[in-house]
Amino acid sequence: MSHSTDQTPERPTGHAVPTSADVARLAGVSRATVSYVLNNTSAVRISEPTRRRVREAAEELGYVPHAAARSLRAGHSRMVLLPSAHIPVGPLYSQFFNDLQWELRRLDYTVVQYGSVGLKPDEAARAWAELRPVAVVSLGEVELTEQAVELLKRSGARAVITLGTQQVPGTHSLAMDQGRIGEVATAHLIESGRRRIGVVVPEEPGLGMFSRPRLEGARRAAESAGTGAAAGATVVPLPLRYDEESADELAGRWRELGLDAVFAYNDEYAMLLMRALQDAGISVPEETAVVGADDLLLGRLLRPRLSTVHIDMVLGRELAELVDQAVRDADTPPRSRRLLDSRVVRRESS
Amino acid sequence: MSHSTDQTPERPTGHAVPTSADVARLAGVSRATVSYVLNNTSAVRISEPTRRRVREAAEELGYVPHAAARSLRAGHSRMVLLPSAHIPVGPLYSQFFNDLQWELRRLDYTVVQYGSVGLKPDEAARAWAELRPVAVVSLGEVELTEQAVELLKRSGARAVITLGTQQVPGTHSLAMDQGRIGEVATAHLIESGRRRIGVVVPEEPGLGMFSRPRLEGARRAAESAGTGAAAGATVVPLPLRYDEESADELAGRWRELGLDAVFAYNDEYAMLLMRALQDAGISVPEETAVVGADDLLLGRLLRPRLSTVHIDMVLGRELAELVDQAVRDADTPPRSRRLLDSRVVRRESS
DNA sequence: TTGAAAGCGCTACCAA
DNA sequence: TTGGTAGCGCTTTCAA
Repeated sequence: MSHSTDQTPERPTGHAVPTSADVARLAGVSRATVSYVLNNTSAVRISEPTRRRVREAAEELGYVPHAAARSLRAGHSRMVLLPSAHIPVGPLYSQFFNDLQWELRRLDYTVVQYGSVGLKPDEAARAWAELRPVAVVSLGEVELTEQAVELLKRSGARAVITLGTQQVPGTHSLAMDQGRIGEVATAHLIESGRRRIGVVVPEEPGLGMFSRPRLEGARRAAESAGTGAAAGATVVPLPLRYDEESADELAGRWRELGLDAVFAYNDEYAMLLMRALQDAGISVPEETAVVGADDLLLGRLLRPRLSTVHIDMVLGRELAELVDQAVRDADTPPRSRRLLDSRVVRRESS
Repeated sequence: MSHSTDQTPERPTGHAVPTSADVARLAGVSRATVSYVLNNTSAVRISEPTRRRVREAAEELGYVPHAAARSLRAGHSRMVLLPSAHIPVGPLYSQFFNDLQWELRRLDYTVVQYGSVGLKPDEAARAWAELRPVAVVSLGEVELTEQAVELLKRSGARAVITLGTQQVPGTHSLAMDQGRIGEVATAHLIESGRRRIGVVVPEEPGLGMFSRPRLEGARRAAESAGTGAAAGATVVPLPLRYDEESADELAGRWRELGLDAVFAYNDEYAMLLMRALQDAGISVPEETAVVGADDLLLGRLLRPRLSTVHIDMVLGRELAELVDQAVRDADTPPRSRRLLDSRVVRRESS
């Protein structure tokens, strides 16, 4: 059954997946030669006719090398694993993600996203480790514990890179510095003379890794303002779900809160809240200033036009090179780099 | 170097990745026994003390099985590959994607997204084939040619499933029926008495797989209306970039176009265009009705509130089961199923 | 210039 | 109940 029956030596439509041995047989050479030819091994010279025969045989059989077998033999792979959890994120992030994958592929890595939603950190790490990736790059969607990192390294990962704020030992931790976003937004509001500043904290699960640092950043801005001429700024966290009901409820008790400004986490929450405020008779920006983040096109369509924080994402290329470097020299000291910069785009809502 | 030096027989922090042989050695059993225990092989009975020793040894070493070795030995993997190209898509899609991954994992598949942006169809197929996935599920981000499918099948993929409109031979093609979206939107506009209907076609690359069928659907609706009492509806494609300039330009020549309604591809394009129309002095819905799609929350915040097409995405679960079935029985006839249904949500802009 | 063969980590068959 | 071992597909050293 598993031996060829000699009835039909070549069954192009047969169900067996062609191996390099099949190619060798068809080309009338050894498996070694096939390997040399197909990998352009420079250490060895193969005659041109042989090369052609091998290539034609491979082509004819539709031969595709078996990545698992190859990396098993090699003792390592060039797979970079990106845990993904599909949190709702903007086009910015999406673009960055794309770039990163593209650049990593240029550097000859196989990039694979591993959907890890709903997995506990060590379950996830174990699942990743089974694939023996040479590097894991977590953009922060998934929590990475110290044990998880340890496990990955023990399974041969030469670099574990985090972009979240979490500073995990053994990780190359690149600060994406979400906090900076809250900081510039709040500083801007304070400069404009606002003092009681609400900060929207989405209640949606999975957004905590973004919202927490943004809130912290806002607090930092308020504190540092306290030492200057513009003293006494306070920050009030405002839990909010992404639906009209929640926004209306919040707007309904707005006057009790006594806020004169709000940083709304991002443009979408900002748009939602701004509408609710306006419907509740609170004028923007006179009574309350509103600032979002992400600089979405849609924010410009509102009246008043939404002020926002524009985020300059790092080039995927930079990160890709950093990954490559970390892989090549696993013991390089974790160089922390700032991966995004933020600036306020003041429009009409603040 | 590669042999153990007998100096430190057990280096827990050593750089070598522990194998099942290491576990066996530490537990004082054979590799076979390790395999039996760790896989709960039911065909074989192992004494409880042995089991415990093995498990403890594995735990102590931080042993994680090597997926490549396993699937090489098994002759097949349970990897489902989802080509991803990160086109900007809504929360709906995102949710669906998440569900699908979750459900597939419940069925014991390893789900992996392979970022294939910028790859030509056969390059992509080759790259996927190297991983020897048992199934490939393309949600339509990447074009799948007949040769690509052929190659995948020859490399052992037991199911290739497409959700796009492309009907590729050898594929289990599930109609996501984007056309239906354009159809219901246009039918709604015609019923409301509109006759000259613009259909926005985004100029952004990569959206063609969505926009083309939507336009076709709109045309179908117009044609079928032509036979009834409400005859003479026409459809006019409107290329549009997702930026204010392009929208203003289009709005500027709106009156020349003589349109009394527009289906704007989705809610984001609809919001962009509606704002431009209003700024150009064209009243919505009186002079021109506007309908989007996706039923985004933000559309409800506009004035007038945006009419839209609500899309009921199929459960990821259904698709996951279909994948599983296709894998179990690769020769099952390609059952085409409707994977989404659409209905108009009429608000104020139409 | 080409071939034979070892061995990567794992599982499953067969023997003890 | 446990161990020995073949072999999955591939690359690479060593010989011829």
